[in-house]
Amino acid sequence: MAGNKLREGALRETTLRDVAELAGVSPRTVSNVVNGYAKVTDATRAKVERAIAELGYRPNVLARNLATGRSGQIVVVVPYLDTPYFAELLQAIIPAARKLGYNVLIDQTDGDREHEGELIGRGSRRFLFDGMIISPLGLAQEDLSVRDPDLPLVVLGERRSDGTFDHVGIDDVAASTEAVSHLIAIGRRRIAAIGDQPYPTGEAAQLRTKGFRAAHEAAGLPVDESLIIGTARFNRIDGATAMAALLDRADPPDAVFCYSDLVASGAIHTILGRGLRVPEDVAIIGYDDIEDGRYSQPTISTIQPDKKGIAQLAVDRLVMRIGSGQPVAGVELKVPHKLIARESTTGQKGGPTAGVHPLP
Amino acid sequence: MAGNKLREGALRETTLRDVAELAGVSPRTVSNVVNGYAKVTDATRAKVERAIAELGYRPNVLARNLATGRSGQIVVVVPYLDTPYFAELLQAIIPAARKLGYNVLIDQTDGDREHEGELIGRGSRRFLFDGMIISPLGLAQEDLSVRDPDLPLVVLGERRSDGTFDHVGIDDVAASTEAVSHLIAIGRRRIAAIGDQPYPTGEAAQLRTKGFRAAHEAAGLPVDESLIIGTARFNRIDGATAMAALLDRADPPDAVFCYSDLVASGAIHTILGRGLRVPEDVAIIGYDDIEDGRYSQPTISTIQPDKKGIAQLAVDRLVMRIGSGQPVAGVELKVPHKLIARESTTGQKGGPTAGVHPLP
DNA sequence: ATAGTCCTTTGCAGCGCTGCAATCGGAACT
DNA sequence: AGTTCCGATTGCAGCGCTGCAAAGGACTAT
Repeated sequence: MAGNKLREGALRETTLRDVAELAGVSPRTVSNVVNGYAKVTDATRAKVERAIAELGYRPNVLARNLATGRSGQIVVVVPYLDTPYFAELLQAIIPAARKLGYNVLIDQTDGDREHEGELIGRGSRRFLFDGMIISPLGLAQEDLSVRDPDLPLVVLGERRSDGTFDHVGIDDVAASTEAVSHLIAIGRRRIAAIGDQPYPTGEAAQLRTKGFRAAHEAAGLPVDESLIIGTARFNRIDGATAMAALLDRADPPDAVFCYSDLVASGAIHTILGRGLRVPEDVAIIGYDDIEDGRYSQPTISTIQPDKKGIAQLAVDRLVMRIGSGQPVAGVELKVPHKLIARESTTGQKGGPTAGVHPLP
Repeated sequence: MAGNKLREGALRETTLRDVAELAGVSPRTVSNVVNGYAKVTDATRAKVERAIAELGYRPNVLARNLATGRSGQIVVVVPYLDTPYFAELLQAIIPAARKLGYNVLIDQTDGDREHEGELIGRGSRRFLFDGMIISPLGLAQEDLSVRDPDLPLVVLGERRSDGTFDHVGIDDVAASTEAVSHLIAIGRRRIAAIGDQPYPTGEAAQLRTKGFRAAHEAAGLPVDESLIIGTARFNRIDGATAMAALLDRADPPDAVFCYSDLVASGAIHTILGRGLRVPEDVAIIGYDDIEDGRYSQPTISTIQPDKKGIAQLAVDRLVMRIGSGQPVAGVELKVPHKLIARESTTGQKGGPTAGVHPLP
């Protein structure tokens, strides 16, 4: 008389043993059938399957987990769920994982370093997932190295692999350079950047700033350091606030490279709110290609990372890591990106996104 | 020699038994300490805790799950993760669940009836969660009744409880009525509605249509049936397309009640794209109060459901259901909502959302 | 007819924990 | 000193499944 207490009166859940009894075989054989293991005669299989159907048997995943020491779950850790970029990424990750037989747990950390650190550390929740895909915000590069070494890990975004985990992302410097070069190509000369984060956890931002400088250099333009505006996050509100500060200057910029589409959206909000025009007065380019950007007014030029590619690659690598009992050398994986020019820089309706517009 | 195979050479994970041995107590006592159970002497507790720290013990959740028959997880099922409304809702549900000791699994179904049906059915994944919060889209009212009766269930959105699960939502008819009454109050008389779904799974939409009619009736206005436009989903693209059709008419509307903020966003996109003004030519009101609406140009008037309230209530009820071994009678729970008038109806900057604008 | 081979099926033990009920030991009481 | 009582601690058995290795059975080769 032990183990879990069943709801009073409720029927006991059917077990492997019950099926075995009805089918007249051993429990182990039922297990073999259920898992498609080994060689099982067609006749035996049929018998067992009939019994399974008759009893409405479903394997107890909890018991299987304990016996195998695997949970069949992976966890995806993002800073914010309601940030469209992460939502869109998750949207892609879930089916990719499901296809490989994994369930997806989701965690949001609010970019909190401690919370993120706990997750990659050796906490008790570790048993709940076989591997982790994390998009760190609060964790600096070095924090990533202090972690449960047995945790198969794939990192998204702008960290570098320290050789013990894989890193999947786009080439941020190249992408940022393209974005700013595009602004230069349309004739802008006083270009601002919104989103810099010149501190250890701001590596993502710093790579974009690097691209910002590279594009200037390539065009032989000087960088006005005072036009590089830092923000704590990549939100609309940050973009709106920073843009206001820029417009308050005696010499406002004629173009802005925003480190996310949300920042761009906030910036545009401020510009239009002051009666100025985008892109005539200030051209704007964002980053991430979230859906909003295709519908905002004006539509937002942006850098489009291959999100499905990121999701697929991240899941594939992670599952590979989980499968191989051994430690696997960490790799840097680059996924393609594209510059999408929309109204906020070209001023033209249509263009590359024409197909998106349902206008008759 | 059985059970799970450990990574070659890797140390075996510490178990309760190891701790017990080092502390010189029985495993059961260690368990008691870990779980804060029963009475344990301070001395014993201290001894055990020291041993736990020394060995770096962490309880094996998988084993606990099997022994207790509970997974400590709840699953939240939404149609689309990248729909801001659901993302924002999840953002609120996760911490609420975490606070009560539950992990959150997330599933998206693309509104697919079969997929949703599988989830509430008695599949094998059932063991992975103790309860479910679902926002059904593909499932009609009657489908909800065909389900694993042992699954504690809370339904969000616009279904009615059949008495075996709880339902949490706002009063959609009242909210819709308010929205349309607001349009009438600002002087509009030819009001369209975008988003109707006159078929079994479209209950959400139908309630809004009901409110649309109610507001007209209350104001003594006739309803022009041809101004009620159906859409398959509540997306930007649906809003944009429907709006285009409305504007193509000889007698276009002077206001539109959109069944979601995304629909509103799409509609506005179309209107502005044609050189018309919002709200001067067409006033727009949406539904859901997603963040985008506070930053779009113009900002979007909307119905604001108390999302945190929904999340909290849903989790509380679910956990209560899980806790009580008995079946609990299902309840209808209404959460407050608010009409938020923004520029897309008032034409005025600021207003109720002024605080959101960081303009100096 | 006997030994050898190969493939299917089985038994055992245990994954690490918890529910239950019994036990133990000291304090309080007679 | 003996008994009762009560709280702290323990032992047992088992949750339902799988890894491993051995047993069993049919068939072929000698």
